[in-house]
Amino acid sequence: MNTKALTISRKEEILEVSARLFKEKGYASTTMREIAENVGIEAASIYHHFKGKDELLHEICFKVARDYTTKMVNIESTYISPIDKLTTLIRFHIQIVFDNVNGISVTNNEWRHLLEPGLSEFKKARQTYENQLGQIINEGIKLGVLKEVDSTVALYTILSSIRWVEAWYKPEKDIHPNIIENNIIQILMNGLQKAS
Amino acid sequence: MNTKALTISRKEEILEVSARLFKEKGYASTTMREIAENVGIEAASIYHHFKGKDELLHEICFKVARDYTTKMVNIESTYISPIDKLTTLIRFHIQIVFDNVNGISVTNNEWRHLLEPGLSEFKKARQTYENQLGQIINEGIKLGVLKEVDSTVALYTILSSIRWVEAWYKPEKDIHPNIIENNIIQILMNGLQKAS
DNA sequence: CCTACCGATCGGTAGG
DNA sequence: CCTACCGATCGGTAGG
Repeated sequence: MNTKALTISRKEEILEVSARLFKEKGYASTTMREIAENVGIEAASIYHHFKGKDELLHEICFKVARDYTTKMVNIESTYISPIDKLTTLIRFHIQIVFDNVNGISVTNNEWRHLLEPGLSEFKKARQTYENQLGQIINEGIKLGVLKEVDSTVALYTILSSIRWVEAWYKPEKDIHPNIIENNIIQILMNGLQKAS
Repeated sequence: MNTKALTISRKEEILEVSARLFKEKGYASTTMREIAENVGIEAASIYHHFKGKDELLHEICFKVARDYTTKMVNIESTYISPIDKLTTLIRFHIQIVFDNVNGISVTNNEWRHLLEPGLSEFKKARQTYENQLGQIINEGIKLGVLKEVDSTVALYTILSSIRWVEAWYKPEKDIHPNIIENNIIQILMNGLQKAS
């Protein structure tokens, strides 16, 4: 019987524990011994699955980066309006936070500990993503469907609002993800859209 | 001749260097030897001015916390409308970022490395600040001057947008602080205010 | 503010 | 996946 689909591999388990601990204590303050202890193995055993501590961070951050890039490529290839593109991206961006709170948190807060050449690659991917989002905003302004705001400020106001949901969202707080999503969309899009 | 007002004390110099390095590399990854080297003294000499590394972080974070608390107390004691309170606080919040980029960045990103009892004190102060800002938003909704959004989501959308200006603002980018301030105000307040 | 130094901890390796 | 271990580094101290 194939149990691969049902059980989580040790490698994935190490990654999940790492993401949780990196989020709680930060990358630099988390030790290989702590990760091992939380998995239930010895520190040396982690090195059978990963080259080193830096590879753990790399895997976490680049999984998130790939998710964003994939979604952006998909959106870019459609012919929907800038408003719909923006709304879709914001919704996706928020959903990804709920799907992978630890991974997003680590990516937001610990990416600078990535080693080269990963660090440069990560920064480049993020820059590309931000440029593309900026383009959508500029298009919206040019078409007259968005207010004539500074597109850089608009870009980072959107990104900050959604990137940092991770920092305050607590499942026990009893705000449903849908409510968060709808309200952020409402506030940002009302703030940006031109009254018609 | 009194040169105190003109020269920066060694103690302040150590704090400024610490804030810069904590921002660049993170608290845990910054060593006392690095701080000392950037000041131009030996590591052991820092201990003449500060009890330890943790005190450096404490001083940085609590200076920022005091700034916020002071401003909130001042605003609370006025009788201006919720809209004006919000606008004033947002403007202040953004200005403080430009005044003290390193300190704000360290406070945003490294506060969790504070030691007890400082950690609890810091979290309590932040919670109080957020509650008061939330109250202003609730008041605005009740008075019918703000849209009926979820006040928690509105609170953190505002806070994220302004807290993280620090993360993307670069003086060389040539966007004037005033433009950033006006645009964020425009986006957030247009998104939140009820059309009259 | 410096020289000299220490105890603890950490990432990682050898070898099985 | 474990036992045994190492070299390096770090925060901090003693004493001047």
